[in-house]
Amino acid sequence: MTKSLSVNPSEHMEEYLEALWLSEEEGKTIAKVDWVARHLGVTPPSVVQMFKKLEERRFVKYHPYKGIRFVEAGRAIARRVVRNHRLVELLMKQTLTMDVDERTACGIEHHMSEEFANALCSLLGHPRKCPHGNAIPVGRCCEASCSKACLKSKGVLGVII
Amino acid sequence: MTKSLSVNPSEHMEEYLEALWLSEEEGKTIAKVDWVARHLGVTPPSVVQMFKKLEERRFVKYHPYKGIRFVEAGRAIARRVVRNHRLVELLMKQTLTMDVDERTACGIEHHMSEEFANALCSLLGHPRKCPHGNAIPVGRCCEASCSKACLKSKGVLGVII
DNA sequence: TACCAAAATTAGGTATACCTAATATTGTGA
DNA sequence: TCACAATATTAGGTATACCTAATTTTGGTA
Repeated sequence: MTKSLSVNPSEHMEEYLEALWLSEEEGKTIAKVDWVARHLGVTPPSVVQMFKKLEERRFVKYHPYKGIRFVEAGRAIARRVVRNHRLVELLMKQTLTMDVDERTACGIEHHMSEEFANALCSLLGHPRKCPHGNAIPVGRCCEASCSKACLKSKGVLGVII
Repeated sequence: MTKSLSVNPSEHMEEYLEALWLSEEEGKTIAKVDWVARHLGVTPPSVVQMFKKLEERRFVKYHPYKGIRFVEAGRAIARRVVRNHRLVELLMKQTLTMDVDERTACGIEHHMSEEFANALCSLLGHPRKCPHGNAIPVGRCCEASCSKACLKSKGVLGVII
C-alpha cells in the first residue's frame, strides 16, 4: 500500500505550530530550534526531527541551521489552536470563576471542534483578549456576530479560521 | 537508572479504563477482550497488550482468557474520566446550546484538572444525569454543595472522586 | 467426549515522538 | 581571519500503542 499522509496534524505537531505562532507574537521572524526546545521542554534533536516532519506535511518551510517559518496551512492550524487555548482560559476565568489552569487549557485546545470553539466564543461574547491580554484570533462566529465594518474598526479582522 | 513507572495513566489507558466502566454499566461483571476491541475500534491483540499494561500498573486484575476487572485505583480513574465526559456533554447541551459532540467530549475528558471539573460541575448545578440520561459520578464539589443526608436521600452518595 | 468455531494470545512488525552521544555548522570576539 | 563557544544536526536507541499473521485456548454441540 502507498504510504498515505494523514491530512490532520498530530497533537504534538499542533504544539510545535503553536510555539511557532507564539514565537512570531514575540516579534521573531523565524523560529529557532533552541527557542522551541526551551519553550516546549524538549531537546534540540527532537525539535529538528519535528521541523522536518512539519516541512514534509507542508505546514512550514524549514531552513536548516536557520529555523522554520509558517506556510499558510500551518499558520491556520496554529491560529486555531491559539484561539482555542485563549477561549478556554476565558471560560475558566469568566464563566467558571476559577484560576486559569494552563495545563488543562493546553490539553483541551487540541480537542475542540470548530463548532465547540464557536459556541464557546459566542457564550463569551466574542472576546478579543485572553486573561493575559493576548489577542484571540477571530473565528467565523465573530464574523457573523458583527458587521465586517465593525470588526475592521476594531482592527481585528484577519484571516478567518 | 531504575525503570520508574509513572503514577499517571496515559490517555490511552484512560480510554480502556473508561470502556471497562461502560462495560460494567451494561451489567457485565468482567470486560472481555472482544467487547473492548469492538468498543474502542482496535484489534484484539491491542486489547490484550493493554490489559497486561493495566494489570502491571495495578489498575485492573487481568484474568487471561477471561477478561479484566477493576482494582480500586483503576475504578477511580475511570470514574473521573466518565464524570468529565458527561459534564462536558452537559456543558455543550445546556451552556453552549449546541448538539453534543462526542469526539470533542472524548478528547477533552482526559485533560480536565479536578478543579476545572468541579468548577464546571458547580456551574451546571451538580447535575446527576448527562444528556443521554446516564449517571454522572459525584465529585467533591457535589459533596460540599449539599448535606450528605441530602445526597443520600437521592441515592447518589458513593465513593467521592 | 471429541470436534470445531469463536475468542484470546503470541510473535513480530510499523509509526510517532522522545532521548543521549557524537558530529557538524555558524557566527562572534580576539 | 580564525578559533571557539553556541547552536544545530545526525546516528542510534527507547517507550507507547497500534497492526497482521500464526497459534492456542475455550466452550458449546454433535
